[in-house]
Amino acid sequence: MKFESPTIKDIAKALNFSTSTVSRALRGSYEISTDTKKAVLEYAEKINYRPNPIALSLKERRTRAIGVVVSEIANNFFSQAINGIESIAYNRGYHVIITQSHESAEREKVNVEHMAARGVDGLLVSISAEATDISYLKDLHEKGLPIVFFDRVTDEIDTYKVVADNYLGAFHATEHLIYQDYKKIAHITSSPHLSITRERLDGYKAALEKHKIPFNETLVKYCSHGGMIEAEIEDALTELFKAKVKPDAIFTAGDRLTIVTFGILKRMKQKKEVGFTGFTNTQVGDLFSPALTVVRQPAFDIGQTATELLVQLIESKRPITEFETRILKTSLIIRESSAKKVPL
Amino acid sequence: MKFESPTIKDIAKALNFSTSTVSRALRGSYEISTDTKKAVLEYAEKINYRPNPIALSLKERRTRAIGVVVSEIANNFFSQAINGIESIAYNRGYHVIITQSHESAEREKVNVEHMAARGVDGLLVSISAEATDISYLKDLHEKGLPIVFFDRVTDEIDTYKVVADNYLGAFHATEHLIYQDYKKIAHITSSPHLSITRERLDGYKAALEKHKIPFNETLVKYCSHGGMIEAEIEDALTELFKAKVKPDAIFTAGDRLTIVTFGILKRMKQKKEVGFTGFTNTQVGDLFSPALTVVRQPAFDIGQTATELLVQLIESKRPITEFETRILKTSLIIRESSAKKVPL
DNA sequence: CTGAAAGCGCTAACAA
DNA sequence: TTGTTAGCGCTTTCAG
Repeated sequence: MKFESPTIKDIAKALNFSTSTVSRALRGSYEISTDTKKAVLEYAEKINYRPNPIALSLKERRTRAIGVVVSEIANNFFSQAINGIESIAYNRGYHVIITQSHESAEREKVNVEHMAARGVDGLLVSISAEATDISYLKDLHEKGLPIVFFDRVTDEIDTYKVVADNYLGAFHATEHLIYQDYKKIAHITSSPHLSITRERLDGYKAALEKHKIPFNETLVKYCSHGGMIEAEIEDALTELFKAKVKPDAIFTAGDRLTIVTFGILKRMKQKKEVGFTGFTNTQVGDLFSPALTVVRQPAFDIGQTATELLVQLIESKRPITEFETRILKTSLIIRESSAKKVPL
Repeated sequence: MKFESPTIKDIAKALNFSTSTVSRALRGSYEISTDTKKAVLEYAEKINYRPNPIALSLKERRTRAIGVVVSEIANNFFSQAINGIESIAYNRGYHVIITQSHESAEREKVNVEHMAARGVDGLLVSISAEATDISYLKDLHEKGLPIVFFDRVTDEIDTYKVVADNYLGAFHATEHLIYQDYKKIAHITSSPHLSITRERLDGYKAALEKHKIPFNETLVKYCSHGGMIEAEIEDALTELFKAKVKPDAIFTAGDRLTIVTFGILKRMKQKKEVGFTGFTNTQVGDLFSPALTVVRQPAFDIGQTATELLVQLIESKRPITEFETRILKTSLIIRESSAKKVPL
């Protein structure tokens, strides 16, 4: 089944002009007579002519498309970030191609390379939990493909980055738990490769230190699949509660991680006893039981900012060499799940 | 900033062949000598040659891309459906372009036409709540663009459709509420234009009828923006509870609708008194308070099935004229929110 | 077995 | 003001 659209040629033939005249008329070139323009425009309208963007891309070496790689869209943070991305891209005349890595390094690579080959003008990337080797990204970047990282960033590539203030977000969340009289705060986090993991861990440690609580390595659990594998989290929790130093509170470091951990805790009937807070952008934290204390990232803003920077990169005439990392504030929304510890 | 990839020409020049020889060698044509092939392949590998898909599309009039239009990805049903779509598309060699209408008819049209112009090989569409005029879709379809509808379908276009069994899903949910001794069951639903709205309403009515409960028009509230505008739902609820016949239970007809309604009810402190169930694919219904009784759609399956049918349509040599509508079963997951009515 | 040339839809330098 | 032509990267007749 083919599906044909009218071309410039059709217009030219019908009106007895050359294709170049039609082309120019269509784009309102000043060197075309008003009559011709009018005739062409009218006829084009009549047959519902649409320029073929593929041909345009081939010619102009640009597609006006930007590619996005996230771990998954069924994640409150990313779906909100994507809305931010779209909102900017849309009125800058770009369209957005979304792909999911599902936290798989291989899938991420395939997606990126597909989009690069397909000729996106630039890439918005949030690195997957399992990715360790990002040399393929580095190659593309060195070849001149504009890339902006958001949320999960890397030091290995020098470009714009947009992140939440993970350090402070984690710091405040942890300190909040401390103020609520929790002392043995476990931290469940994602793959240690990720920037967000390190930053949030650092914030957690800093809060402990400030309040003279010794850091205990066994209270930190890494889930290298970022919560995609529920058993991983279940194991982590089991270990935590089997250890001699049992946690009295839990602080989780990612959207999926938070929701899944919360669910497991509830099933384990541990819910009542432990304080709980975590990074998540869920809209329904207040509907949970107990209502969830959360660290919320400015996902929409992050998406918008990253896109603005990317478009800037794409459209800049001369290579940009000075890059900044934008850090946006998180907010701590305090609800029931982190309520003051009840003395035993 | 441009970002250049090696072309066939580069290979030809380096190896002193014509571009056609290189092209043939690359695709392993039988009429090329083994030596030549080997040389070309090796060199291509060495410089990391990738065929330019844009040029290919221009030539072959196909892109191996399928376009998706949903109202929003931050919706459990759609993000799960998209995962189903991707899973099939991916291993059939298609890539997936996702766009969101945000329930806006205009945005939907822009997206569809952009993708059509951009040359997707086919479209997977779930109609937006605000769409009334879909003649532009009809046009494209008549011109030969393969389209499969899923979830929110239309009678106006004859093609494959994949939906959940909305009628039975609504029927069972309503009947369940009736069995729990609720008698005045309100129905909060989306735009009356949508197929899912009609089907679910019919199921609701049928259950009432079966149990000899008179249908009361004032208990049905239409939110034509499908829950995108919270005030709309808030107004609906206020009206319901101000009326002389107050509902003792509520049945909601869509993912977003369900979550938002539940949240508002909770804020209104009406939660305790009314039975509640609704269509939603949330994964965390059991974490809510009260835990949510839900009608769950086989979103992943719907996505997969729709994609299989679309690929079939795209790849079929001769036009297909016999279309079916696949109807997949929903499941009712019973939890606390619909617990038996406490007698006053 | 290999090359020259045309063409997919469009733009732009060059001619007229 | 308009037409001719070449070319973007690739495939594919048609000729050797």
